[in-house]
Amino acid sequence: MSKKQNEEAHNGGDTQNAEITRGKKRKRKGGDAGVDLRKGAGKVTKFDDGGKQPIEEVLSAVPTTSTKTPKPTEPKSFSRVEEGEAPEVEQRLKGPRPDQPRGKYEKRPENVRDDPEQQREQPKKALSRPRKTPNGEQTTHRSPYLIKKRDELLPKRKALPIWSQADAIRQRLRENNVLVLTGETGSGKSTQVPQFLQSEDWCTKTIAITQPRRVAAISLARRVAEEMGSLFGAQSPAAKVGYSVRFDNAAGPNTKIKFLTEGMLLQEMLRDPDMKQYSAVVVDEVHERSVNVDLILGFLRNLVSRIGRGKGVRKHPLKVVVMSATADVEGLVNFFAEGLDEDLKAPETSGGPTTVSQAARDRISTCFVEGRQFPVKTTYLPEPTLDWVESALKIIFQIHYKEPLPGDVLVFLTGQDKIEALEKLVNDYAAAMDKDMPKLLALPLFAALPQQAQQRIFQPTPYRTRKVILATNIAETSVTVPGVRFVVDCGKSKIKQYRSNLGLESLLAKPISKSAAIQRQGRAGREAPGQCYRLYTENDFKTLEERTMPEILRCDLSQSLLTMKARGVNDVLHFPFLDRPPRETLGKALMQLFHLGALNEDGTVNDLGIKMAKLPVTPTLARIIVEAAKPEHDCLHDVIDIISALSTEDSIFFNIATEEKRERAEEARRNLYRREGDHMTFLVTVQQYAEEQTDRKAWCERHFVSHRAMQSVMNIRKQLRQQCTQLKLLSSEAPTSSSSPNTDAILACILRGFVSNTARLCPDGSYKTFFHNQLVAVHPSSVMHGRKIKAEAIVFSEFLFTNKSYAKKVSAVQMNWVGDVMKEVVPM
DNA sequence: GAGCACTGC
Repeated sequence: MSKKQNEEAHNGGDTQNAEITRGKKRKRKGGDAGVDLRKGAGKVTKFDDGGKQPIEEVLSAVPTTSTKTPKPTEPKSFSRVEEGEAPEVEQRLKGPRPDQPRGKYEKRPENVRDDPEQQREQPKKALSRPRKTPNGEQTTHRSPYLIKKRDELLPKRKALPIWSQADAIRQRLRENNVLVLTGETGSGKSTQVPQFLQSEDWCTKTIAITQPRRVAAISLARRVAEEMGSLFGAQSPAAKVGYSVRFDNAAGPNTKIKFLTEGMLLQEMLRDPDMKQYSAVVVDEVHERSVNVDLILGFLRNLVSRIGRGKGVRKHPLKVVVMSATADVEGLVNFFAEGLDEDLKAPETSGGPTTVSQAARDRISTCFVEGRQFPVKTTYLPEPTLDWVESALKIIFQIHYKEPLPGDVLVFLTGQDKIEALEKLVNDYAAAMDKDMPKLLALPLFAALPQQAQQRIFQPTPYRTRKVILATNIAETSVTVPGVRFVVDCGKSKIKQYRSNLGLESLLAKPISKSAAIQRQGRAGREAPGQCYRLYTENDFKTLEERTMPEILRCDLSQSLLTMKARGVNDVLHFPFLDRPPRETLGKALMQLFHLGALNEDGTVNDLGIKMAKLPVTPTLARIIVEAAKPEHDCLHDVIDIISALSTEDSIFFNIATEEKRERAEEARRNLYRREGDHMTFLVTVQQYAEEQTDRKAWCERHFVSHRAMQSVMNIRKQLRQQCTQLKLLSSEAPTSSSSPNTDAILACILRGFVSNTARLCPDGSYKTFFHNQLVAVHPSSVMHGRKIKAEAIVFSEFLFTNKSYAKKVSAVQMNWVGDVMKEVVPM
């Protein structure tokens, strides 16, 4: 079996590529879309549960009667433009109240990931009105506008399911220090719980509330400020509500409620391990189980149990609220109760068999709040399909022909390739539809899509049109698509898996979990009763894993372990993990940190490691930064430029679709490319971009460079310069002279971080890694790809497995340099 | 000459 086939078998017969090609051919050959679709329509008819019209009939002769309900659809989006709430808040509340239509803000595309520039602007806009008080005073939360807004919002708050539980929640937190709150979608927990708590006697300081995503943190802060009739952000010292996300800290001295991203709270924990500035920490969206949330929960468990033992320095004990949408209450209660139990045990017995005492369990409060969600009818495929792109296509048209407007369709697919394939098919077949039919508008949605294209899903639907949103996982949690009544779920998603034995990550399409399937299904019932079509059988559903494997079990842990070590958790093997990662993964991460020089012989963290932990990059990149600051290299400014380019998520040199354009791009980029490799190419690109003072956007267009990526690079560069100055690695934030870069020094530093990512040239022209003797190919996106004269050795900063092992972001190095670094790392 | 889901400091 070839590697490729092996992968496919692994993915559960994922043969879409072949199928798509076939579809394209058919289209070319036949020309008549309707005819083609009928050929393979057998499967879909079985979807019909009530003797409804099979798709082939629908498509071959569309009687106008089959479109019975489509009354001239008033463009629904206009009809709802009256009242409402900020979309991001809706997004958090997960599910509109039946009595409240979605509002005008809903059309604003803010719940798609914003770029940092935009995010900085938003709070200012929100503040501009109250600031303009007649007497021009530096306004306060007493502004009439704010008060009016607050009073307007109060009835809506009272209508939330969680409102009636306010007293119960307060009471339980008076009794105990930990509360596990399960709130279904639409319960209002994220906005209300901090407000319920802020007037409590024990609440003398700030309440922190964490969110997995930046947009959520900012928009929730804005919403809660409105509800409280307060300003928000750092602009006014009077603001009671603030937020803190990367690149944007907007918390003032009087901030009572502070929304922050999980990563930000972890960074704060490094500086203030006892969390002295907080009276309570609310951890929201725990069910998403990000690595960061698992770390936070572990730290908090240690903190509450230590304080429970009476060793805390606080006047009031820290209160912890853990909020989750799904009901793994038992697990969370046991987790915290176990911590209280361990306080009573001798240290050596901790981590032993986990029988949790009832006394400890009684000290953890629980609370359940129902949500608001419309019923969703679920239909399964009667038998499995190998080609769910085609199945999805049929279902889309079946819905379109059978179901009245309004009601958009949301299709969950695995990735960009499938989305684009299906988009084309939908457009092709839609073009062949009867003219009397309402139109279909296919809209792709994935993170790599440019902002503007993403925002199209929020634009009003044109007259007599049904939107079909073709989305990745992004629509499962991060983006709420309005207007959806039908969900089509392919049952798969791409999952990142870390292979600790090889030290590389791979991305494979795998079956989703039951909880993810339910989450997807729920997307159909947010505005009205909906329907969900699963492109797999009911039996398949039963065999799915109960829940998605937490990220901490599938990723490289070196960064997490460094954070733990830097926060004083030395014995990471006995850290209270909600799910304990495999021992090999932990061991591998410890070895890596040791090789990077962040740990002492005995495994304790050293000064270097503490510095590395405070830098917002992976330990490897942090090590390179620290190395570059050494006087013998003295190239930190240049290295920061390169690291900024390496750590931005979207690629600077984007891919170009057409052959002809590609040639022009290569030509335009030629003066940026460096023969030393990709890292020096990044350096030149960043520096030339930074030097461009007049029109950076035009510069990017001229050089076929992504402007969005470069803006992000500049943000990271600025932050790294600041932090390196604070850590005394850098004497001034701006480089003093602009001498030409010292390539050898820079590559030596990169080598120090990426020792294990090195390969030597073999006689047959291939590369094999020094450590594992594994064959790697230079990725075609590298400037080093296809060189006639090959370097004797390479270092690469990405190692990717798809159908073979690829080295991405590659630089040429000399054999003896690698030897020198290896001697330092693994002394013989 | 390949192809990358989604977050976050």
